[in-house]
Amino acid sequence: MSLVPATNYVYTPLNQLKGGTIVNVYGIVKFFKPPYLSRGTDYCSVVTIVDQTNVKLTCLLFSGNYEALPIIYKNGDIVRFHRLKIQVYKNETQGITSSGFASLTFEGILGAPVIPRTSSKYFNFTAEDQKMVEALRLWASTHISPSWTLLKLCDVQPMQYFDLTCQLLGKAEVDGTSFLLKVWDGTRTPFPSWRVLIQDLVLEGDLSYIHRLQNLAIDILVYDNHVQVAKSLKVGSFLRIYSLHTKLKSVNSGNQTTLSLEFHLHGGTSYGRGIRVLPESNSDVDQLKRALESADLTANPLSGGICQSEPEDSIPSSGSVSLYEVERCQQLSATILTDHQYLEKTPLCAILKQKAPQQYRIRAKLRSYKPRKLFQSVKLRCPKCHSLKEVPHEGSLDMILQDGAAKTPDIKLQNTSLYDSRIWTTEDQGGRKVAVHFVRNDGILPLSNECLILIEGGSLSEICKLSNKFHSIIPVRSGHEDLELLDLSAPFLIQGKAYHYGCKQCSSLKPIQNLNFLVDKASCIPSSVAEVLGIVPLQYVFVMTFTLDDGTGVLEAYLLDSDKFFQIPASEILVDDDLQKSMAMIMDMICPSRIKIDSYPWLECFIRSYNVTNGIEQQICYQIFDTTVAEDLI
DNA sequence: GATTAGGGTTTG
Repeated sequence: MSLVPATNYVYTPLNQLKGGTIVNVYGIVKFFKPPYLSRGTDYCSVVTIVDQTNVKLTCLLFSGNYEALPIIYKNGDIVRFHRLKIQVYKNETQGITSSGFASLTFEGILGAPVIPRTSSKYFNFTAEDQKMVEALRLWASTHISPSWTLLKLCDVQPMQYFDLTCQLLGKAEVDGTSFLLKVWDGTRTPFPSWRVLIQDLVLEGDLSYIHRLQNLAIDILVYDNHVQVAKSLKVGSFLRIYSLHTKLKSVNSGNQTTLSLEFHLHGGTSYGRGIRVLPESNSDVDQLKRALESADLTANPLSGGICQSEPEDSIPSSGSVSLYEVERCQQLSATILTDHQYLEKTPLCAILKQKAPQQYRIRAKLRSYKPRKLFQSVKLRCPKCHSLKEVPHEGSLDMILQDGAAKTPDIKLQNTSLYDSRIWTTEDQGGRKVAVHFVRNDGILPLSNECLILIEGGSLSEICKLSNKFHSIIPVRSGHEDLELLDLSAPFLIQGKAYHYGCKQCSSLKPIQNLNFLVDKASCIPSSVAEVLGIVPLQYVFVMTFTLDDGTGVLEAYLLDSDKFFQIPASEILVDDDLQKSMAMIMDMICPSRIKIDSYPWLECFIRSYNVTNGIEQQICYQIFDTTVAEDLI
């Protein structure tokens, strides 16, 4: 292979690069922009590589000759660069072509033959090179996850960016900034492709063949800088189109909604957008040819992407389900169902047309959610009357406790068979009196960490201090004949950092002496205290609104959850920094604000619809049930 | 001989 005198090339590991030097490097392609015409005089290709040192290097490669740039087909390919200049830009080391730059590219697949791709007539290739490639392949196989951007048309989903290997069937000018490519890969999209309107006779290609392929052919619009490239493509050639964008469009006509899938190659080169012609020798082209040959042209085309309107007696409409069935969901979901796995998925567009109440399994992305401040999502809910109440914050809680305990403790109510009492008089607060009643258990005072105390006249900060020491605290005041509970605006029980509240509407308070009925007055549990005191305890819940989007429609669903969805107890999150961090991390995972929605994870959810009326208008609302965040996210 | 671009999605 080598026709030049053997030169002993030295390859610098990527963690040992120094600015101002010219080096030879090997690396695995992590990212690349296929060569495109720059605004200057040259073609440009940006390539990021990584090697066994796990250090990345982004390289800016220029050449007046398209073929001279590395022939990279996919991430994971292995490249060898000779005479790469290392420089520092914005504090980052980068590589750039220098005079005499040359490259070889290899497949990155373990076990594949090591065949260099290059346009150079003469190049050096030795047994050492073979070893370098094999070592990089081995390292990549355990250190780099395979990229999943190469998809077949049958596997694409609405709202997605992917790379497509296909054959060009036809092309046509649309207008100055966009150009139409008709392509196929032998498989059928889950929704029929849109049809871009073009003037008659402008299409280059075999129109009758394209018609015969029906929905096996898709329409792609390419924009701006890609128009020139598209114009130059030859019908029949094999292409890889990088970062192709799908969008689902629904078109209403009468009472039927037709869904079709749009394909766009947007302008610019961000994220490696572009087109590359694949040679016949490419192994993916081999596979593609086989798929095209065996494509079933006689198969019944899908009946059309149709959501039937208002099927009142069935969930969901059979038309839409069969379509969605075709969509092969290969991506793992960030949430999973805890039940109802037998249900078929329903697209949101179908749900939005149906009457309530019904229940559905859906697959959607979390476009946005409210409230944005997660602590605001924590509420108190009555399990009996279902009313929701804000959690009193520190300031108002202090006021509630002070108001409730404005009365001086009544000496007649101290030291009973139930409790021993002690009184403290504050020195600098006008002689405010605080009474603490230590509740006996079987006539004996328990150890403080097991002891239930009743407190009269304590401030929030005093109660906080006592709650560190004593097991349970019940704020009380002196009544006519007995100690009594404060108004239920105040917590009826405090245990450590946990504040337990009761429902004002549903509770009917019973005398404090009923604490005698507690089986175990030491280490008492909230539900028992509530029961003997006639309190319906409020439950801490997360209340959030999720805006869900599956590409067919957008739907707002409520999440009302105590601990199942996030697997974080709502009752503890306000007093636990770590839990708050966990929840913020989960929300950031399922709705990452930094990136576009297409890259968000899918959520599998179970939702129920129900009717809400304000007396005049009826509205359908949706609530999420029986859904939980997948364990690998927690 | 310098420039190009310097990864991080359109809004059609």
